[in-house]
Amino acid sequence: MEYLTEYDETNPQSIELYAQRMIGKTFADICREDSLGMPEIISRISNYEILHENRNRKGGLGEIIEERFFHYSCNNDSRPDFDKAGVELKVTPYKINKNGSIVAKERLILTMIDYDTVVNETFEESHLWKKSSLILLVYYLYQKEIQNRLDYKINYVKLFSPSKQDIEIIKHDFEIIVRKVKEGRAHELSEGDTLYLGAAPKAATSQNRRGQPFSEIPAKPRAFAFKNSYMTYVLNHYIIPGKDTYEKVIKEETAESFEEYVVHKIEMYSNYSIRDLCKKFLEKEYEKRPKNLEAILTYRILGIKGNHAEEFEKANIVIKTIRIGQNNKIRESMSFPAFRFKELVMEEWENSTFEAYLSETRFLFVVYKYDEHNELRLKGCQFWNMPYQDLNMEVQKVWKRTRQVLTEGLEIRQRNGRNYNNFPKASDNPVCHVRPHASNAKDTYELPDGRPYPKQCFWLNNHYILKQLDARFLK
DNA sequence: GCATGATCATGC
DNA sequence: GCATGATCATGC
Repeated sequence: MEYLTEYDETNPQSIELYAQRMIGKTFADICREDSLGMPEIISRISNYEILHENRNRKGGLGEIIEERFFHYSCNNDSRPDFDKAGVELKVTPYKINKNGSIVAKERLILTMIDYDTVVNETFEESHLWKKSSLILLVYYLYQKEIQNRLDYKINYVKLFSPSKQDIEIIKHDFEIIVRKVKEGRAHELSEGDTLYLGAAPKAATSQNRRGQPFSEIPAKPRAFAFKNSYMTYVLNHYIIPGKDTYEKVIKEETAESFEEYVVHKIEMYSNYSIRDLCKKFLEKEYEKRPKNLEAILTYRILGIKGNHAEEFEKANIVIKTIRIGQNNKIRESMSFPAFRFKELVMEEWENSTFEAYLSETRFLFVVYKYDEHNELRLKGCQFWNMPYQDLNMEVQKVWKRTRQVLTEGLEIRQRNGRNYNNFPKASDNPVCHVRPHASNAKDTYELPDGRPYPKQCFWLNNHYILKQLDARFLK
């Protein structure tokens, strides 16, 4: 149904200009203004309010903007929302953390992945790219304490296109996802496989599955999405005015992919000792070396002066240093942020903090090895994310066991001033375990039953990490 | 010798 | 003051 419009539907800038009238308004304001002078519509507001109390109706806020502000009915096909201008409308939340940082609340879902047809598409001709090359971003502030979604306020409205460098990476991401489907491994897709464009899980229930063309194994429905980390960067550095971007790793055009470039650059310094690297890349030699020295050196090798790189932030890449002993073993397991006992027991595995962390994070393992003089030497680096099976078989088991132990009441025995407990141990599972991660015995969180207990986190077993490393590091 | 528990050190 | 990365220490 067409109403009078005040924008040129063939012109992206005109659409943007018209849309920026939404800035500072709530969804309720927009509905109210739309109804002025049209009393017969007022009753529809309350209909909307009832409708949108149903939290399962995702996309409801976007529909309000389409129908009550732009006055077109939503299409449900693969064309962009403003077809004649090639503009896709995305109404999406952001939030402000307790420490004041501003983050995208969600990944930006672009379009469902049709496993059967995507294998015949090129990136440039793909449905995905039609829906993501030019986006009108409407950002509203999500606030937990606001009960009615219509009271959320729209604060930013801006046309967005990925930059030329971003498109290179997004295209490569697309090809990685398509390759996995072609290999009959759609069921093993994970957001951590890629950098900016992810294959995000999308199903009403976790049991939902669909077919894939090159395997009998049913796969989770997934959608192409710009990762949360990518949208957080876009929000902070392109949408909200006044903030500088971080330094880029790739400063000029290269034939290599981003990951190839990083690996090659770092491996130019293979066999350099930490001391050599400090001499080469840092002004001073460290007497007492900072704990994150290896991460700093990694940035310096990549030509980054600070401790942030644009691509790493966008792709949610976490640098982890791995030290291999002279005996070709890794002594220490890998730690992660401590969890709050009371929060963990309230979560389900499917939407748990740790599942999200492992499935959405891509790691850069920077590998060092102790030489015969016990001096650490750089061996190289490797990008990694946890394989789908390890995450959903092994880690899931440990996580569920941990929740069960907490729910049933942690068994604590004191011996020689040390705590012994029944959390899952490294010897219980090949992939991960639970262990303390605190400053000292007084650094505690409350257990669900109220007892204070030293902070704990999930650790990846050292043996498991070793198995994930490329064989070339163990020569 | 290794698994498990404990804590240090830095930087924001 | 706390999150995070790193490593130590003890006892099985």
